[in-house]
Amino acid sequence: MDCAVSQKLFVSAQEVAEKAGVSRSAVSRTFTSGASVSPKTRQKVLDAAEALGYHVNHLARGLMRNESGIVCLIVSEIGTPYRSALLRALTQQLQNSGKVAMLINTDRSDGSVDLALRQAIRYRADASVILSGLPDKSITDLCLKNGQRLVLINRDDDREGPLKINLDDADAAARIATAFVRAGCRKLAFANSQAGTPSLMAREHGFVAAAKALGLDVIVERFGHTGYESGRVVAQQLLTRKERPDAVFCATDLLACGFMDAARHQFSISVPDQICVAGFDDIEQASWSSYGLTTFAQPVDTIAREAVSWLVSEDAEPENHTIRLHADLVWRTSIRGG
Amino acid sequence: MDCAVSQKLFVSAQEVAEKAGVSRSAVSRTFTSGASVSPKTRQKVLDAAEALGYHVNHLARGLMRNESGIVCLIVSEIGTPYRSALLRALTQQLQNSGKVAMLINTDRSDGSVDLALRQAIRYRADASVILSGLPDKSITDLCLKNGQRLVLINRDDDREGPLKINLDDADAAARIATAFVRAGCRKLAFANSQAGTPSLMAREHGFVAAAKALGLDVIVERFGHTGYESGRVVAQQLLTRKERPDAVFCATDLLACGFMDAARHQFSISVPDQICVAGFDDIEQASWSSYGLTTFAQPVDTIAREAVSWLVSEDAEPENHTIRLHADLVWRTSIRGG
DNA sequence: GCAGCATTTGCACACGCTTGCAAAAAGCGA
DNA sequence: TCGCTTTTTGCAAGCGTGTGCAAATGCTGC
Repeated sequence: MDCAVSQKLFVSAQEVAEKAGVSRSAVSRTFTSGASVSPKTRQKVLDAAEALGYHVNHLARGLMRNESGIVCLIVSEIGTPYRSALLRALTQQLQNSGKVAMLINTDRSDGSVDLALRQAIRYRADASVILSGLPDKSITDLCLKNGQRLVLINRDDDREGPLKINLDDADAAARIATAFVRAGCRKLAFANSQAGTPSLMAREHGFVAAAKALGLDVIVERFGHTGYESGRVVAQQLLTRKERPDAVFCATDLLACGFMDAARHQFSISVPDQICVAGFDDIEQASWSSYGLTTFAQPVDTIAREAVSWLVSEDAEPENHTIRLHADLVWRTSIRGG
Repeated sequence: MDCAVSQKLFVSAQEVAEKAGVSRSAVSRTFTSGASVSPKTRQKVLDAAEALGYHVNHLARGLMRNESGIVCLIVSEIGTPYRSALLRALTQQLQNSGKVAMLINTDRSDGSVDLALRQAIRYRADASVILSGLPDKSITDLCLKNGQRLVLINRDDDREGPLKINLDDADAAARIATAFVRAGCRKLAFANSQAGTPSLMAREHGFVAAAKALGLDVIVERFGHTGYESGRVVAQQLLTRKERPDAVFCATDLLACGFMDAARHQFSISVPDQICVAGFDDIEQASWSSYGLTTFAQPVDTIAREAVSWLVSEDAEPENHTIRLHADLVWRTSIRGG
């Protein structure tokens, strides 16, 4: 009962073995799936382990097996609705697969990211999932060089090895373009951030191309990060033009929320009567009745499932290294008709 | 260059030692702060390590030192704005302190939580931070029993040992009560979830008590989880009463957003003209101009700083084991006057 | 009871690292 | 140069585990 005195915190397999009256190998084998152990000794070991509160030391196990069971999640802007939703799904799936998630925050652009990643390598993480928008090649290089499996989500990369999970951004952009036209819109605009990540650019280029195919031009405006505030600024830029657009496709829902708020409260422009708005991600706020934002749903659960199932699969090299998922259009009230 | 063939992925201290022409102890000491190594050999080791791409194996180090450097973050509802903001701050601080974060998702109420936690114990995490609302005693017990330091955020617990970080919930509730009264409100209500976590209940009881001191009654309504949808439901319950309240304090911002949306769009009640609303947490959405929610700011950065600085401190037992932080009132437009 | 076989068990080594200890080297005053 | 002290270095033991190998055990059919 006197915890302050006891120095030895954890019980080792040795002690369990002694209590159970077997060899240490027996207890090791009991906790190793697929090892040869008779049901009788197995039970003796389990009882002793339970009584002593034994937990296999995964540091030691990882050392022996050369496989730590750690998966490293590299993510920026954790506080953002889309990112945190994806994070939630990923940790969920990893836990279901018996893996454990190590979280690396890449918000700071100074050396601390590199430092954190090195930290993860030191723990011999088996794999990394990158859901950071940062196009920092050195990060992915470091992961690959250290023998980790790598999953890139919504990120372009021409290297061999990593699994890439992307959406049909360009196709989605084309679908929303026709939706705008069908709603009677003629003066299209695209609101983007300056982040310039591949998926954002794919949406932009897809939208411009689809509009051109429909015989329409697109006003493109970019500003700052992909956040609410940037949406407001872009609204400022778009809504003060002599020829005001009547439909805006925003690269993310956060941009769209900022845009809608500015349009309504600052410029007293009605959505969707005077201007139609669409977003991308389907964050929770898009469904809030202040917005009712028509948007494309990121299939976060599917993304997480695909990522994890590849990470835990036996063969590291499936034939197809890139998965393209479909983004469903969620129709709400920010576009006329429908 | 042929990576597919090479089996040996990581270089060991042994190899670095050979390349540098020193003993293995020398390279170990080079990477151990406070060890005795001459600048000359130190440099030789660093050069060799750089050339070979050596990274200290923290699994092995943790095994020796009986200290893994891993801090386990136990969190439910990761996708929620407040939680993800706190998570962001915590990972940031941990990285700054050279620790590494292991993320445990406790959303599923089945055995998977317990499983994941055991997983963390197997990695010999030095500490756990619990930012889960769930009052699951068995989790905290397991952490403490395995010699981890424990930080409980916005959670009540009468045990000795863990560091508890709380806000002045009751005091904040009293402040908002007087603000309501000063705005001319007389029929107060409190919107809560059924989660019944200590901090939520402290806000409720503090509000009711403060109102009573001001000679006013409070209608209390509780429903579901602390989310947007619950806010809408509570609005349904409060705004269909014969005697409609003219001020509502919501236990969280998410509840408040749901409440405001229902009030405005479903009941066509104007905020703040016909009803004043306040929230708690100061999530990003509270500042969006569709809401302009007057609310109390959770000092997430301070919380994270306090938590981490205690975790990394030398002496495990400071005199005062509970920190009570102040929640600043952020005044916006959901209450008249100001 | 015994040969023949499949299964279980224990021994011992390895994994990559830290660290106490003693030997070696370096610095220093006379 | 020599004795002394201080710093640096190498040796070797150990951290808690997995696993190949050989010995031991159990089982089957005669």
